[in-house]
Amino acid sequence: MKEYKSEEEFLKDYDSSQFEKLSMTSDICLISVSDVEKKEYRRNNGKIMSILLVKRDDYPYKDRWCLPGGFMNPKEETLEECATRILKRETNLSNIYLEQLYTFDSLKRDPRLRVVSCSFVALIDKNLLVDPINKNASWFDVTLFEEKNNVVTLVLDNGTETLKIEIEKHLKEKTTDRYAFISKTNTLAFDHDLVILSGIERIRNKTNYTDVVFNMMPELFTLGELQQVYEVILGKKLLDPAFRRIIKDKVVKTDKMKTGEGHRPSALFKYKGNH
Amino acid sequence: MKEYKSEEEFLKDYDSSQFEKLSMTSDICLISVSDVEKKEYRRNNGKIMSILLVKRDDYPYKDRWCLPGGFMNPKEETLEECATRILKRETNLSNIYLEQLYTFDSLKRDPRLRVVSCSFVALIDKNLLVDPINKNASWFDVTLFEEKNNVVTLVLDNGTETLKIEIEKHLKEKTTDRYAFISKTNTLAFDHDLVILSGIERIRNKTNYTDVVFNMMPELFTLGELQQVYEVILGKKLLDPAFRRIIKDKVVKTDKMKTGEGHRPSALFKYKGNH
DNA sequence: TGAATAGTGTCTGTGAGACAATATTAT
DNA sequence: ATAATATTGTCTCACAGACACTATTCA
Repeated sequence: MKEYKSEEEFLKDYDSSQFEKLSMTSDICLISVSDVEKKEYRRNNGKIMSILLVKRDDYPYKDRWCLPGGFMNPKEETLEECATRILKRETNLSNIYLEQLYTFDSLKRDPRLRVVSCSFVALIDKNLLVDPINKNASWFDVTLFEEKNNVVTLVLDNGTETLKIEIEKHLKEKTTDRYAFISKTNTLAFDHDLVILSGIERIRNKTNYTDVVFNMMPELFTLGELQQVYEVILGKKLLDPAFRRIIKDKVVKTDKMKTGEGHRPSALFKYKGNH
Repeated sequence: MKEYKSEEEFLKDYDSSQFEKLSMTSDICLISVSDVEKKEYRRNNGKIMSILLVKRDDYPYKDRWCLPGGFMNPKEETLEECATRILKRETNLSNIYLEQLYTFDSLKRDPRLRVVSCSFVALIDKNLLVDPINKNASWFDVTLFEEKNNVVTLVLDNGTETLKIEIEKHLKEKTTDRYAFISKTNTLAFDHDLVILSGIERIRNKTNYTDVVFNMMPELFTLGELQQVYEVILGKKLLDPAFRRIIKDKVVKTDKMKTGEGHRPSALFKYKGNH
């Protein structure tokens, strides 16, 4: 083997084709919260979690729903930049909360060839989406059922179509809370059902010890609305006084009120990111 | 553009070279805990965190220390399998606790070409390492100082050599606890200093709500030893009664004792992974 | 006996959970 | 008045933090 005197000399001579190569994609689980349609005026039906899916118009998995994503260009962009580019394409928005989630890389996840997917979770306030989004894209409301024998069921509904996903969770080791996910259904393209479940669980966990939830809130909101978003993400009801104790220091009351809802108006608050 | 009738037909015709490709590595932050040498018999000097580093014998970064790692073979193995293979090579052990950490992919992290690194954290009980490990590898004791102006200092010492690493932490967004790490020193090869800090922080966080720590414990241990390991990972002293309350349900007392330490013997416990 | 660690008892303050009460608007 | 949500008060119980005390071995 040839001996090199310096790093520059080595780099000049380096044969970049000596290793097997592969392609990578960035795939994004974009989460938001939608209002449940009101059946009667004055009654608030709460909120529901939503995620953005895109219908594939090409093989593989033609005509299947999947997460927005795309191939990363190794010469020019990082995985996060790639994800940002895709989010811009799908939502026409920049400055979206974006966090790396997990790298999925099973050998046959893409039937064409080895493709490693770096997944991200993104959060958005849906009210910012004024323009119609990409015509292949659609928001699906998400309902999550935790069941007995280690099976989680996700029901996705975009008003026209209902998708059901079942995922088995196996504890990987007895010392942690890590699970191996196995998709029982084969509803979405690739392994994107696993990405969605990981994404939801990540945000759910972070909701307990960070302020991520505010990335799904508009500038001004009532504490009732904020509480509903927490409840949707955490998947459980919260008691009013306890909730207000917790977020007391995270928000600032403004002098504006939300009125005309058929009952007592509520004060509008904004997020206090500084202290 | 050609139209395909079926997925099989498409796959047959698929040109896998149409996308730019890249290489990936798995890099592992292997963490353990070592006994601090006793200055005097009867006195227990506690424990210290240790990580395994390997001296590079080739360009780039020739003669620099780095984490054990290596190129993943896209045809045959997943990133986790690659990490397992490397751990086996370096420690001669299988069945090591291994968890995916983060995918590092800045454009110039490897001066040769675009290499994306999927990093892992691994935990081990150092007592299991009977055979001499790989001659290029060495355990470094880790001391971590959290300083004022967002700078973390890591001091690594293997008895012969002392490495100092300074990393700036910038809060990425006001709603979370996520930080951008920027290395101030350039002590280790690649961006492995960032991987080490991420790894330590991951294990530190998980220690608060899981049992990961037991992956660094031998079969039998005293509660004093266990407490010292918790203290080393968490970077703070714990009060005895509080600690015992917390781990009470995680361990089982055996009828064996640890004696001959120059003071009162203590009961040996083992991890209770079932209940 | 004294040094060292092992192991336990108990008080106190904080904070989450639970329930109850009051307030304010629109029908 | 009544329906609906907004907002606040307060009690209790669990539990972490803190400190003190007892126990046991070996130099």
